[in-house]
Amino acid sequence: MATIKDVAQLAGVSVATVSYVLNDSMPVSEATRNKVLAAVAKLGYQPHRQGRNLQRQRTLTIGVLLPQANLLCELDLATWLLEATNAATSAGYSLLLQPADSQARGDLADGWISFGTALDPQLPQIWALAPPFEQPAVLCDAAFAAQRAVETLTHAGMQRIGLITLPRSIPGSARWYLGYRRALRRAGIAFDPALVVEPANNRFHDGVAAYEALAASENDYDGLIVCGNQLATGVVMVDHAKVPLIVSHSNTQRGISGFRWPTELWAHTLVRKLLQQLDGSAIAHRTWLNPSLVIGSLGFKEDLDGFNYV
Amino acid sequence: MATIKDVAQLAGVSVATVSYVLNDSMPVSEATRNKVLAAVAKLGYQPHRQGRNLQRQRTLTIGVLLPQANLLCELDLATWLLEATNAATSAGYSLLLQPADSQARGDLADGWISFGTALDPQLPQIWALAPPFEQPAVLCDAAFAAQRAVETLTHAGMQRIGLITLPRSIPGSARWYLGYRRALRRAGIAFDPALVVEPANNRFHDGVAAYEALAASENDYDGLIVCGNQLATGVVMVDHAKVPLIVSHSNTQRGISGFRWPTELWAHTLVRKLLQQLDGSAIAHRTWLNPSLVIGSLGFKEDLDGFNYV
DNA sequence: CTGTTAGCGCATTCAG
DNA sequence: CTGAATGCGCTAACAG
Repeated sequence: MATIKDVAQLAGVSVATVSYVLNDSMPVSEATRNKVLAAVAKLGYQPHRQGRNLQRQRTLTIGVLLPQANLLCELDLATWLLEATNAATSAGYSLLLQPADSQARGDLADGWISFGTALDPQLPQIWALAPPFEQPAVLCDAAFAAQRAVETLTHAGMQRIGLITLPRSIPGSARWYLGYRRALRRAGIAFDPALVVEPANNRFHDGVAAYEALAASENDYDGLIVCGNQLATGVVMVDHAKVPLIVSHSNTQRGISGFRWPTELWAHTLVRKLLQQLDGSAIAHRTWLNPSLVIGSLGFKEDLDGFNYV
Repeated sequence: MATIKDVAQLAGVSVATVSYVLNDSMPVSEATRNKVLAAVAKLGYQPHRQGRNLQRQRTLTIGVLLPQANLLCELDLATWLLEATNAATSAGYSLLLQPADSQARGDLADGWISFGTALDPQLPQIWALAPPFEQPAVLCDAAFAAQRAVETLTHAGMQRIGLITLPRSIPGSARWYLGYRRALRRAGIAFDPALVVEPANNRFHDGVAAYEALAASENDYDGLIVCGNQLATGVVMVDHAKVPLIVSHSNTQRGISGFRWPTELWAHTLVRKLLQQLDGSAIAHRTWLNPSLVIGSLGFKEDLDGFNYV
């Protein structure tokens, strides 16, 4: 590995001069600049990150706090990380992974972001270790999604709309419920608690059970909204012919109608904001993103215009 | 931030002594060791990674090469990364993300691993940049899975077994095909090319189309194997009542029978092997892992004992 | 404009 | 056993 000394020697200049041209930190005459550049090219020299960073007191690294595996059901961590990696890389930064409960995140990175959705019940604990509003926060409002979903059905003339969602004790789920109520109120439809089922977990068979509970009751409904991918998949599996509309939380694959969470935009925005903050720029700490509704080929799909069909 | 100097000063010893006790690199008297430890505790001192690493010429970092988003359909990157992070963290290392086509991966990390499945058609290109056998490789054999799947059906008395899989030009898919042929041969069943459908892509609707193509033909089959999550999901969606067995590639959720790829073990093994290699230990460069078959609640589920039902 | 030099925080010879 | 000195690779004053 060639060092800056080697370059300086070969170019017949001092190390400082090499540093100057490489960092544009001082005016350098065209002649010597060319000599330096030639030497750099010849040696294939690349500045040693460790040395440079030690001197600059920076790591050129962004730390990512990762929650535990079983919580990653709603959001696509893969896509999120890929986009975050791209955003960081194009700015000369790298992403460094660390478990959310990690102790040693002192000088590992210049800044930290955390992956998490409001549906993640453990997020409060994670945020206790790394408060969200000391770092830039990008949020996606489930209330908006729920409201949008209900409106889609009411605009199509439906009146009795069922809701299958996780318990309201989970923050993100609470907002889903909120949007549902709000849309009903605005449409002048009375709220009927019997139409709401709240399974404890977001698993395939929880969806099946919830659907069957609703179907077995005397309550007839003409529209149905399901919050949670696994739940929605379960419902579709049991019998999608009867279900006017399934709205999954984020996954729009498999023909299920659902909201597409702007995962890439989210990751990108988060990284950009952190970088701006590191640059010393003032930033808005909270940024809200909106999910978009995509109507799938399964279940309800009539009387809808202006939507993308999967 | 306290430095080693501060510790030395407070303990009334030299910086070298502090280094000795912190790294156990030299014998130190019990008395002075205690003084040092006390000072460390009092100041909450933690060695500065950058400085230490510069001196030691190491980064305590493992680089991870990430393929592009659209290729991540078969394997759970999230789970994989989480487990890799845990394995690395518990050894004092961190994971550093980098796009697979990244140029600058010189001194960023002590070693590199890459996420990828043999089904990934772009893997050869990725590996061209970071040849797999210069880094430790952990592989999962699809041929084993295919063979196991076919045997499960033949043992239940089936004779005409259909196969829906990706084109053989994709390495991982080729091995799937291989295992299928091998199992048939061993069972003394003649191979019938009409029972094999090879859609070009692993998407939901490709599965639907492939299934319909097979169903429309004159070929009747009593068992069916599908390679690929999205394909399998599509097949189930169309009509799972007729399908004796769906074997997905890796995903066993949603009631579909399938192979569980040992994702966590994989990630863990890969990281451990790299760390051993960095330690200078001789390691076997290729490690084979086997997937395990899980029978789902959908489709074929009779005459099977000793399996875990989802 | 360019060279000399002093650290960034740490580990490690080499004398004592 | 301990301490002073050296340097890992680089940047940034400070002189010239």
